[in-house]
Amino acid sequence: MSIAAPTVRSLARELGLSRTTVSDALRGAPRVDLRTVQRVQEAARLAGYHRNPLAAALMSELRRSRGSTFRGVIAAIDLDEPDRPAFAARFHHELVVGAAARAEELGFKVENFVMGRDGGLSVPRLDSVLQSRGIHGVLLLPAWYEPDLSQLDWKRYAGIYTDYIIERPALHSVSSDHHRAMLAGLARLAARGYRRPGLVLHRHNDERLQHRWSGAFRAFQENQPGIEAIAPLMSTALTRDEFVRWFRRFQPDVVLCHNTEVMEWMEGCGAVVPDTHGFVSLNLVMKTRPCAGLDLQPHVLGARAAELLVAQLQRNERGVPEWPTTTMIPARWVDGPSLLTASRPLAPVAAPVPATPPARRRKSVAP
Amino acid sequence: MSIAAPTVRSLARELGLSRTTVSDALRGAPRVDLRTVQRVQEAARLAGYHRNPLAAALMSELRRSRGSTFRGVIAAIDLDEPDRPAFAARFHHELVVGAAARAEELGFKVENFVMGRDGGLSVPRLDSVLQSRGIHGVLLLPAWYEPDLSQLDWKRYAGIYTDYIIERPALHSVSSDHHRAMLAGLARLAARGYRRPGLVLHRHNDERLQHRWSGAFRAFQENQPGIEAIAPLMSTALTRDEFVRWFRRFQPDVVLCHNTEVMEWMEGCGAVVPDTHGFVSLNLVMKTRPCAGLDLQPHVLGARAAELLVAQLQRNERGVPEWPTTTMIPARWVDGPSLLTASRPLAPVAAPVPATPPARRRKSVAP
DNA sequence: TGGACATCTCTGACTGTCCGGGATACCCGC
DNA sequence: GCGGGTATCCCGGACAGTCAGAGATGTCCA
Repeated sequence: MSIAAPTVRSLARELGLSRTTVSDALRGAPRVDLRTVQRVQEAARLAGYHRNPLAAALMSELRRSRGSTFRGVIAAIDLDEPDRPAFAARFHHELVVGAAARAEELGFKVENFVMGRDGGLSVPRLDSVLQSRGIHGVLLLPAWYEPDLSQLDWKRYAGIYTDYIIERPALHSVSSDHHRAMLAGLARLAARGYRRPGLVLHRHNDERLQHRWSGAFRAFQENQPGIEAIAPLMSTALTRDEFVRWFRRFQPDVVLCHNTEVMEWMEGCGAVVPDTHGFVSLNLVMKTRPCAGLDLQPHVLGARAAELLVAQLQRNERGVPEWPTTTMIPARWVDGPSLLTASRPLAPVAAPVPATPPARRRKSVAP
Repeated sequence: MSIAAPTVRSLARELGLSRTTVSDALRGAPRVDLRTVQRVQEAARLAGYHRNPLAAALMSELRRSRGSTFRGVIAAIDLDEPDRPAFAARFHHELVVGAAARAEELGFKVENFVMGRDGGLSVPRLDSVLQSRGIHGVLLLPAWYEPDLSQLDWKRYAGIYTDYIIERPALHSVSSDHHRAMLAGLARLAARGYRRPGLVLHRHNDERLQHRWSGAFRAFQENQPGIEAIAPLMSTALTRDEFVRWFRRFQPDVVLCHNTEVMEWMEGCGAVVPDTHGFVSLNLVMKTRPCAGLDLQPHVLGARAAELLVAQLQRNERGVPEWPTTTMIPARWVDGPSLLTASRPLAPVAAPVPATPPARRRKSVAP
């Protein structure tokens, strides 16, 4: 056994060849004579040579990207969807900012593209633009309806979808961990004394997430002792009337919902947030007034997506993966004025909402 | 903008310094004069310099362990847990095989280590073994109870846990997508005409997975029209009696469970699998006789874990991540003789199980 | 003035890859 | 037989960031 591990150079000296020939021979490059290839590989085997994967990866990247590209560009692709909710723009923006920052750390740049009918690119147009720009990394931003990008010539691209897996095509994806976020949020509420959590969702939103919100909610209700189960309000187009009926009927002591306007509806029923009833936002980028809730961390989502994409590009992997995976990003709990603090726990069961008409909405006191 | 990305060498030329001084200054080494450090870092910022993480990782390895060079080894670490179920060994084996295969493609090798009391390594011992072997990649195999590895000196290692996130420490993890697998499986059953799916779980198992099995099951029950909801049987130690009581009471037409022995219990009640009742295994590595079910694809899980770990090593990222993420692997549906095929759909509601003692179990007909 | 010491910077060596080019052999037409 | 073209095989140079040790310069005190 030699003291030092064998290298291409030590093998080359032994065999009377140059390091390049040895390197090429070990990878079976056709430029090297077949007998030489065999001789080198046999010698490498005998010497117990193992290529240093880090050096191999570094040099490959270094040589390949010489001159041709600056360093690497990633395309962030947004779909122009007319009836997408307005708040999505903020989520997308933060996501792209996170992706761009992480990409830059890794030596890549992010550029934005918009697909769609009005002024956006068509699929064939996008294909040719990406090709002519020499872009191979594609970051697909969340779409409100399931998009179809199967017509893109995917064998040329590495792609990541920033939502749950889509099937057309089935790429790797990055998403918030809604299940875990819901469980963790409910556990916090339980620890603060809330006993009747109520969930209000748009049906389409829950379906998009494969019922992860409602599934986790029900699992918590079933498994957490001391919690009184309330049927979630699954709405197709949430109205004040619908909410008020549900709120009066089930009397939750804390409401979890995307729409922060709901707090005003609760107050319209006589509730005082946070004194008598709590509220938790399921996605704080949608909030219209200060409240507690879940920060789904779009910047972390974008950063992780960029990371995965860069890793694929560095491995020179293109096309649709054999087994598409979803990477889940934890949500961050944010405290706010819509919940009582831990030091002032509620009574075990919150005061019931009066069935009588609403008291006037509380205004902030003038100075 | 400059054509080529700046390097330590180009910065050094610009500043009239040597590459080493620049390199040291960028990392704030105390050997360099403080004013020089500031000058270099300012120039780097202006030039838009970013260290190549791959090169940094390579050189750090090379210089630190001069001679016996780093050759890319990943440690697969198993915990010696006496009361872990026996089937786990098969799951672990397939997982490690998948990880080893993918690691080899990427130029890395996987070696096995066992931690625990009897003959296994203690945490400090593992630490010193890994350190002396120059191993920086750690693949933690699933544990039955939540392990505590926070005593390992994580700033030296990149680690991936092959299960849902653990908190001690909170590393990135790779896991089966139980939620999605359950929904997809139930959808298949519904398409084949099953209307009363029943779920049987060990409580500990569902808790380990943060109620993802039962959460998805309930979500499906609530949202799929035409499905009759049956309460899952959550058991602490499943017995035949307990199962039979539940089976007689709720009369499911198909049972989803980890334990394939349940099929015999069903047959003991007079059911004929698959003619009158179906069965689906929730983890086919546990099956004791042929049946339909979910292949949780441990080899894909291992492969993806290896991929993520290698990516971290190539980026020279060590230590506990700021935001731990979970990567979910899809399960594969496998048909088998415990379900009727799609071409022979069941009647909308399966025949009820007779409350009278069982008919004799059907044997295969002799030729 | 010489030596000990402290502070700061530089040189050398290290990994595997890929492109351009050099060396050699061979073929073909004139 | 010879010039020119082509095919085959191999080599040299350049590249990334790091670290130990060596070199250069300055300071202090006997």
